[in-house]
Amino acid sequence: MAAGASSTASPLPAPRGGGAVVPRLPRAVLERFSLYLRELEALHARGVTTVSSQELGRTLGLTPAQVRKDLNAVGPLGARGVGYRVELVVGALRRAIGTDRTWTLALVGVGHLGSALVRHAGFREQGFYFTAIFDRLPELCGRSIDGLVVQHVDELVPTVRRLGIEIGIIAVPPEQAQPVAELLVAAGVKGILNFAPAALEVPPDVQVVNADLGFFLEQLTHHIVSMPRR
Amino acid sequence: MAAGASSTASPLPAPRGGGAVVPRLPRAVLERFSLYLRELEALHARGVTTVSSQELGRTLGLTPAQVRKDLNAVGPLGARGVGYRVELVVGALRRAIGTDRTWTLALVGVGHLGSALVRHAGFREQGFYFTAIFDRLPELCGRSIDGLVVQHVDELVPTVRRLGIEIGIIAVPPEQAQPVAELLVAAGVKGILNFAPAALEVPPDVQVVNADLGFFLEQLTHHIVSMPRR
DNA sequence: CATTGTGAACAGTTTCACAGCC
DNA sequence: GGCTGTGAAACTGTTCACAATG
Repeated sequence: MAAGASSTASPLPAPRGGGAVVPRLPRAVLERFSLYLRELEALHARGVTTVSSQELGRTLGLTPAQVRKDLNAVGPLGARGVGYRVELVVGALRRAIGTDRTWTLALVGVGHLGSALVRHAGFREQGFYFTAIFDRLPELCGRSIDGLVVQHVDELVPTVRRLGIEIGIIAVPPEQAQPVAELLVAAGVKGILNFAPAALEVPPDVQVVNADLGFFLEQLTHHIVSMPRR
Repeated sequence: MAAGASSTASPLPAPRGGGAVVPRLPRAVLERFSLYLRELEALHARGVTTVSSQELGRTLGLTPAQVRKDLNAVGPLGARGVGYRVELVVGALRRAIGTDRTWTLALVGVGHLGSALVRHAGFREQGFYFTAIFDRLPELCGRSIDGLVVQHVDELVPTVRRLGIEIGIIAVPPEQAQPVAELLVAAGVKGILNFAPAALEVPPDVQVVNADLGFFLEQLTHHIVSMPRR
């Protein structure tokens, strides 16, 4: 699925130059925007052109009122008595999220997780392109993964800067996460996706999203041990 | 780091039989609990025995008041004028999160991401043990990854049931996520960690946590394009 | 006397109900 | 008639200020 999967329907409006400043969304709304986008892209691929807040809410487990409030946050997109035009909403959501354009990625840390991320096809389909990959170990440098040659981290700053890469992905052991983050910041990235279980300190104009895998399992075990029913 | 890293200090209190019902925590609090736990474990490993809400808040980027309110949610753990005893709080957080015991995992989908997860050492250190792994492709079955033999999904239900596995991890393409979820439910798992970009429908007594990787990049791009500064 | 625990004020989020429009 | 957009109400989570206390 995701952006790449087309079938009966015509392709979605081509990504335009993306650059307009969009208003910051509340965290809770942003999380649901990803859900909406995913589902609407699937509907579009199936040739569906229109959907109501009720239908959309039912398949995603949300109330119709919430769907309407959420979508309304990026402007009045719906038609009363009719519903929402799928194509229109997909475009508006992409603009709000920032995926109405493509992005280039630098990976640091070519371990098990790092290599899996580079090979993960879903990223490309969503418009995210790995453009340079780095590791500290000399024996990994020169090897090629999915068409990209692993470079030594010593080359990170000049390479990332030269290629204008905007997003760095950290997949190194926790002790090395902070120094790597500082290299990425020095190289001028605008955002960092951090898979290491470590709290990064970066300047306020660099955005960080943490995706520590252990954290998801902890969420799950809490839900399990705190369940009322069973 | 995580639970396994010991150094100067004595090991933390051994996991006890875990089974008491704990009160459900608000999502936001639970997220911060993982942060606190990580940081407190690191402090313990460095031999620190006591910490104030101010120090803890500073290193994690939170206000002291928030730290106190959060920790107080599992009972009065601190000593006025002194601070919090690291060891005591680690124990209380683990009980609240559910990681005061070990858990067994079943992986479904031995692609790039799936194999990386199985080999990810951090899970074991946190008390999460892969116990069975499955794939649909016959050519993968019989191969062994990190000491575990890949079984065919047809054997999922009896195997997971026989081994009493409580958590299933889905790392298959999105179209197959729902059928796999249904197998895991039939096999009696209590929770599912879902890496596929698909909204799963499961009975209310089965917990689901979604960890779609594309979603994190979308969060990041929104933060970048909606930045006030720069 | 430094530091927690906590009620009360504040901010953010979700739900509700219905007016407005196609 | 069906469905969106939206103010107001209800709820949840965060910040503040200070009394309580080891």
